[in-house]
Amino acid sequence: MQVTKTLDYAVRSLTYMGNQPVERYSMKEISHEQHIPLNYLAKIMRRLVKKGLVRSTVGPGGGYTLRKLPKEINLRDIYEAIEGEIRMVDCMDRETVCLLHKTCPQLPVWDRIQLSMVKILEDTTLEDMLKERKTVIFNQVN
Amino acid sequence: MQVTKTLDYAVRSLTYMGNQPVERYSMKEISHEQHIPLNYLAKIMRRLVKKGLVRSTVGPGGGYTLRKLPKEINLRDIYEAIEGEIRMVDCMDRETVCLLHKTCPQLPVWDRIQLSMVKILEDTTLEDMLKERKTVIFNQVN
DNA sequence: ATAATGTAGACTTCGTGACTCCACAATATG
DNA sequence: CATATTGTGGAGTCACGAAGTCTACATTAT
Repeated sequence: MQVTKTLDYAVRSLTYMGNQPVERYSMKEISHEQHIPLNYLAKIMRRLVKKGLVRSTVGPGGGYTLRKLPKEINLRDIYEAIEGEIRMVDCMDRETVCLLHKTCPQLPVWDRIQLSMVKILEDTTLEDMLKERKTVIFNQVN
Repeated sequence: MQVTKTLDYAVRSLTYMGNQPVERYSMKEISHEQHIPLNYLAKIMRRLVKKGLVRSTVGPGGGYTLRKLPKEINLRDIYEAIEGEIRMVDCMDRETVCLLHKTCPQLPVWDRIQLSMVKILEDTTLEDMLKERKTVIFNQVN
């Protein structure tokens, strides 16, 4: 029930790329600016490329660009590119139990939570995040 | 971002106990009826006892009972008894990055999701789950 | 005294998140 | 064309935590 570092890295990279209208961002630059291990970032970017969120160019002067406008990329896209389909419970894994207890009192709740989560993710675009960007004060460091 | 088996076990055990107004449910019974490994259930129950959700009695005829009415126990209580404080992002682990980027465009989103999740969990009591209990059809098994 | 229960906690296993490494492919530029 | 610069693909490593096991022990009803 936690946001993984990988997802965080992906979001950070994409918001970084959406920040200014530059043609290309090299892995090196993103890695350095966002403090993401270069080799790990490579893996993440590959997934974003494969899922069609960014375009890549190899060779000198190469790098990555967003394939769509920041307002056309929402967090759900990013989430699913990195983590796969959003699913809070995996009833398939518990088939035996689920079949025995045809009435599962929990499912509706997890479903409701999942739906509300998906909605928020879908409603939040890169652009929103860039605009919303406000100073966060860390007074609850502990 | 998934419900753990442990949490599922806890919820199932508690709904089972809230089902009928019986004085005591032995671990053996719960384990058997809900198909939860006995030894593992033991660990889970200890946490629920420690957190004050159930009361235990040792010796023959012993077992567990809910400490409160089903309508007084909500899912947030259960969640936190098992998983600890609800927190989608651990900014403390990423202190360095957070300090460098005082403006974190993602935080507000995760926060919104977390808040809505907490609200739903809080609003859902054991009683709700027992009432809501409806037959679930598994047509999306895959 | 004994059997039936829960308690405490060490130990094991396995999967996965978070990396690292290296060989390789594409391509801009001199 | 040679070379340097960039991304690609995939194997390998490490640590941690979820899930589960085991064993010794404490409590208490009969």
